[in-house]
Amino acid sequence: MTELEQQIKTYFGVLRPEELQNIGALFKPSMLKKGDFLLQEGRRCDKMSFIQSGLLRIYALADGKEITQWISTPGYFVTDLAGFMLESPSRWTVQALTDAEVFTISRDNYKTLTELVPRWNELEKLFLVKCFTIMEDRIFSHLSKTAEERYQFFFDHHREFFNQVPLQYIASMLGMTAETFSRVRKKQLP
Amino acid sequence: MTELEQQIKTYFGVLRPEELQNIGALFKPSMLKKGDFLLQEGRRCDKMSFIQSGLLRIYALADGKEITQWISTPGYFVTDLAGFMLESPSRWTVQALTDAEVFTISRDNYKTLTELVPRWNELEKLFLVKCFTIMEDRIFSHLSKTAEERYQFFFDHHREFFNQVPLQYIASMLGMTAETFSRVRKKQLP
DNA sequence: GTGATTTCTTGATATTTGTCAAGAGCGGGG
DNA sequence: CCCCGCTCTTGACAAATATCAAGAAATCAC
Repeated sequence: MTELEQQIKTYFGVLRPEELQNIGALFKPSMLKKGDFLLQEGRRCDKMSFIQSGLLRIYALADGKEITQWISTPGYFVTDLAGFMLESPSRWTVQALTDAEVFTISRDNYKTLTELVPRWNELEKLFLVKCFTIMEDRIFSHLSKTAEERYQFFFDHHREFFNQVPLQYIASMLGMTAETFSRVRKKQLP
Repeated sequence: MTELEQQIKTYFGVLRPEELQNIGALFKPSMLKKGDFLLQEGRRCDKMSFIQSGLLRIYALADGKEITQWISTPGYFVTDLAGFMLESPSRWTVQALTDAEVFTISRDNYKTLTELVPRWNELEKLFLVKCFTIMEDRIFSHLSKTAEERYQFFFDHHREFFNQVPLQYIASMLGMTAETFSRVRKKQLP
């Protein structure tokens, strides 16, 4: 079992060995150098990538500023879901924050998953529902929490980010400036 | 073709008449009085409802305050997606803001849709991707826009809400207080 | 190592938004 | 028709957050 297969297994739960192998074969490995772009806002988005190692930042421009929407870490998929699934232009730019190793599946190959893995539709559905739910929670946190509370919550649940990612990007994805982030952080440290 | 069938057709695009009829038969009509609850936070969520008429508010408590997550209008579905799809407790309370008429499908009936409508999986997927995308946009608006800009955007795209819905709920779902909403609104009116 | 970049922190200040309190408007029930 | 409850607005003020500018700290290339 390759590493990718292991990861996919972790991700989608129980899969038979031959299913895993079939899925794994549809992904192509590639290396990204720090700063490389995996996706660019406005361009086509024909692929989805599984992150084996490295960190990728998802962002878009608003009023000339880069707004970080999320930072993707190993073990997760990254794409513009709407672009990939609906063949619309990508709304996000995805750039490597570090050197990274990804496994990429094309839209065409993705479409064959249903044939290879009978319960793919079910797995995909659970995946989408999970994605949606995470977004619901994030919105709710913006409706009900202060910057400080959002910081605290994120810190409690994603402490691993803090050593690896430039803090300014975390600030942006939590909806505050780097300065506010720094002050909130200082208050919370001791 | 019943009204529900018409609506479902609008919603999911081209469907054959017999498919439509099959789908329609799975939904049960019911009437809600203003103030009635369709769903309650923490309880089971075994159903999804299509809104024929009326307005429903989706909210949850945070620090004792009701945070309005969304207001659902005729032509759309309402449920706690995670609760319905994953059989987890509902995270939202759904209450009728006006008398309302809904068509409700149970989880069990929902599961039979795949048999009745061959391309249901495809339609469901598009539905979920759309939901996800809307959420992405909403988050981005919180990361990149001021309260005033969020108001303006919402006003431009959902003017119909403003005559029908208590403004305090719109304020909450845009992530501001009723007072701020009122001031922003005044500034924008002339 | 050392200098050059980039990132992070800090301070001063401005702006935005929230809170509290009061009053105005409005609609429904008797 | 009038009162009551609910919603919306307004004002005064407080708190949170942003902005701008500068310096400190960390990181990177050589």
